[in-house]
Amino acid sequence: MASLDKWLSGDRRREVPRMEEVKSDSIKKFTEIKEGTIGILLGSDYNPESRKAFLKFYDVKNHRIVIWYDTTNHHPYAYYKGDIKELENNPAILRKRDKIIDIIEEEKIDPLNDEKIKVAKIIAKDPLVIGGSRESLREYITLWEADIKYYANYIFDLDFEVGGYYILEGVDKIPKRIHLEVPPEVKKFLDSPNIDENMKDWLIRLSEYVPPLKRISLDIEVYNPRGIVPQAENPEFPIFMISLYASDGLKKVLVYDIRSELDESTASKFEFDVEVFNNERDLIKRAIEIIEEYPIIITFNGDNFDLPYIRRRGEKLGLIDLKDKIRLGRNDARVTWGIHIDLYKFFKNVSIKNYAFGGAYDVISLDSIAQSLLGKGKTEKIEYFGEIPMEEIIRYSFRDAELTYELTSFNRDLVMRLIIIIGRIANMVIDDVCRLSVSNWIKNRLIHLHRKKNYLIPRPEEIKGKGEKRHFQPITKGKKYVGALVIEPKPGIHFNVHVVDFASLYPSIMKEYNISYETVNCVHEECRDNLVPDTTTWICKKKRGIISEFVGVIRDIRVDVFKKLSKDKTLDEDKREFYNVIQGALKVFINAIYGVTGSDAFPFYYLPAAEAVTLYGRYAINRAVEKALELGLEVIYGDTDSLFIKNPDPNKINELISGIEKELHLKLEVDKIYRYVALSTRKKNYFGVLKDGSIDIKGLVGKKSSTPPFIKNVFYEIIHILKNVNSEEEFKKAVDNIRDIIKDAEEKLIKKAVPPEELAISVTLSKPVDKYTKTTPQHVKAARKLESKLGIRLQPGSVIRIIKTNDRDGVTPLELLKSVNEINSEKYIELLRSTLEQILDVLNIHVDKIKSELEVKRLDEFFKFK
DNA sequence: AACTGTGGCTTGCTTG
DNA sequence: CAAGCAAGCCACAGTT
Repeated sequence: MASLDKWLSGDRRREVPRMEEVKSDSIKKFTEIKEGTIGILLGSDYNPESRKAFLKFYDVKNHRIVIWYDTTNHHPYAYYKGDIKELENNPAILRKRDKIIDIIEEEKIDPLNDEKIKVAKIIAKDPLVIGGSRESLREYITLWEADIKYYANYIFDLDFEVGGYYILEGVDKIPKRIHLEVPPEVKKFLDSPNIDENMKDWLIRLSEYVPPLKRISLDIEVYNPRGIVPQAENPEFPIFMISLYASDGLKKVLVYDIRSELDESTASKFEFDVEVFNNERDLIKRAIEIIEEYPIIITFNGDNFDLPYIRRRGEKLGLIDLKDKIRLGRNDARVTWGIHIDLYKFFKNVSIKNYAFGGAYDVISLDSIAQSLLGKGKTEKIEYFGEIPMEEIIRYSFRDAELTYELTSFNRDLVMRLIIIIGRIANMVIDDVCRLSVSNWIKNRLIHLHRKKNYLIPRPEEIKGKGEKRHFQPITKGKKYVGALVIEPKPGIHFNVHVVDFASLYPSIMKEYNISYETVNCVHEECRDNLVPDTTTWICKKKRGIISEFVGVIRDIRVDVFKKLSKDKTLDEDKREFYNVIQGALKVFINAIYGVTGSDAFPFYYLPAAEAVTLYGRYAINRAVEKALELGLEVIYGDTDSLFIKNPDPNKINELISGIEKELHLKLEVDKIYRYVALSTRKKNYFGVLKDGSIDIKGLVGKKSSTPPFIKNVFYEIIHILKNVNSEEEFKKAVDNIRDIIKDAEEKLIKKAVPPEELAISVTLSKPVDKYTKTTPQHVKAARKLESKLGIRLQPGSVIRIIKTNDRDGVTPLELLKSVNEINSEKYIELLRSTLEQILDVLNIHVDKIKSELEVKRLDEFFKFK
């Protein structure tokens, strides 16, 4: 009990053996610094024993991590706004007196009131004094900047740049930032007159060469009984295989021959090395020995499985120094000698998935991601190792390590470069870049910007305290403020449609109209007349907003420099690809900044600022419509930042673009031209054929991920037919064709000739099953069936496949469907029809409800504009 | 007591 | 982030 009490009391660090006691050779090895070492800053952490922050540099010559410990006597701290004397007598402070180094007065700028203020700075011996435990000061006193990770703070205060080059001149000298020669194509921009100092800094920082990074991927296999998934929290079953694949050509599978199946000839049978062990301990020991030679460790789900499993099994088997090598956090595993990149976390990141990779993969699994990005997947999935020959498992396991590595190496190390570039933009250590979301990346850079301006970072409630008055009721119930404007579509088929849109509208608004939490409803009287249209919200005229400035500069360097460089044909492909990564990474930030400022979880959230952005957006699109009408252009649709203009005079379009640019300082551009667009009465629902014959489908049910494959296929078949229609003749033929397809599909449904998987509706279970209290949607009904009948408990986020049935629930999970006779064919015919109606309606093709006959009305309408 | 029709509401998915 | 769609749930009212 005593030890438990101690644990609960909060000072958990004391439980950990002193680092000096366990300090292995591996750590000493990395803290020796050869004079003149050139390293890239990749990581940072805090050592509770020496009470120092340290930095991890990637030694570009020797390809290893070099660790440099702080020599500047920097300490953790936080700020207090009240009276310093009062603070000194605060009981919480008195209690921690022996752990507080000093309390000093400092001058900071309060960005909300735009004035200099005096604050008390509490300097502590270790970060836990400030925050992170039940006893920490921030639990008792309202402090400022008390929730920034200490090692991040360290980087900000000493102005270190993650991903930047440094020269290390010994343990007692502060690493010095050095710059590689700026490549001529970037220099050209640096010398151009319309580039300011801020942009120059960013250009230099981002365009610096990213060298090939030495790394190794690792994948373990656990010998578990059939049907039991090994748990890292309770590693009962032995590791019997560890596969490794490295950038220097190492390809190796380490095998603990648990079934005594292998002999001397085994190793020669593979195109990679195989080392056989007769116990698990030696296997693990050898794996650690190998990976310690690599500064960067790549895994797929290593945070929650491979690394904790290795560490705990190893410890069980007496490899006690593992706890000094693999550090387990609540939800991560880090290696002390280097950087651990868990690709599962990285690819799961929604910004990476959707913006960086355009949603190319949907399931977050090694197989699915490798399939989409590398064009190759696993050989085949093995559920149970017990009956599989060892040699086959070796191949399987090796393949995993190979794929994991290749996910970092394809497209000229795209992923490694992307990670480093994001680290540079966010000024965040690589370990965190790979594990945290885009809002954290943005937050991190903004904190650093506050530091540079000597701004005291306001607490969220102070920002909120400026007032949260909104000016319009949001369209959707439960939303906090109004969003975008969608123009009522004119239903029908429209030929020769030009789509003009505002180039990154929201970021441009934030930049041009100086939107930031401190500039919207600022403190100055003289700014009160600078109103957001139709509101009483005003915007600062005197000072540049910190968020506005950030989004502005990264937008400008992306559009003006890196986008151009990525398309510059005079550069070699490797460089173009590199600049493409940079502009892509910048895009991730640009696209996310508006979103996070409108999210109340974001520390710089301010509702009127988010509302100001969308209101300017509505104003801009409305002005564009007005202007278009004045010019005699016909606007048939528009959404947020776009106008669909029918059969326009190109000169008028140019007039519109220049007029808007002049009036609003926002850039309009022609985005695409449709051969024809089919609009219905529904917003966000249309399809169109572009000039090059490619097809755009937006919002239609047939495209949704939940739609059964069978219906999807019919839908795409019909789209495909329509795509190729060019004349009235062809149209008639197409209608016949479509009629047959629908008839055929319906017959198949009635005869129950469609395989059940083809009819499965895939729905995400977004909450735990028992959290659906208001209603019980069909997929939840199915999930409950699955749980009661098969004992399978679905996790939130998992996708369940359901079949519409004739029974009382009307639905059953695919797994529980016993016979095709249970399938509710009528429902599927209904679903098929409603799906197809969305396209056929606008074409004036109507499906006869009973006979599945098609009828075409007003054919002439269709070809009116040809 | 069992059915039908309606509208408000929840849920999931997509668009920008 | 909000707007907007489809589908289904569910309470309620009004039949049958």
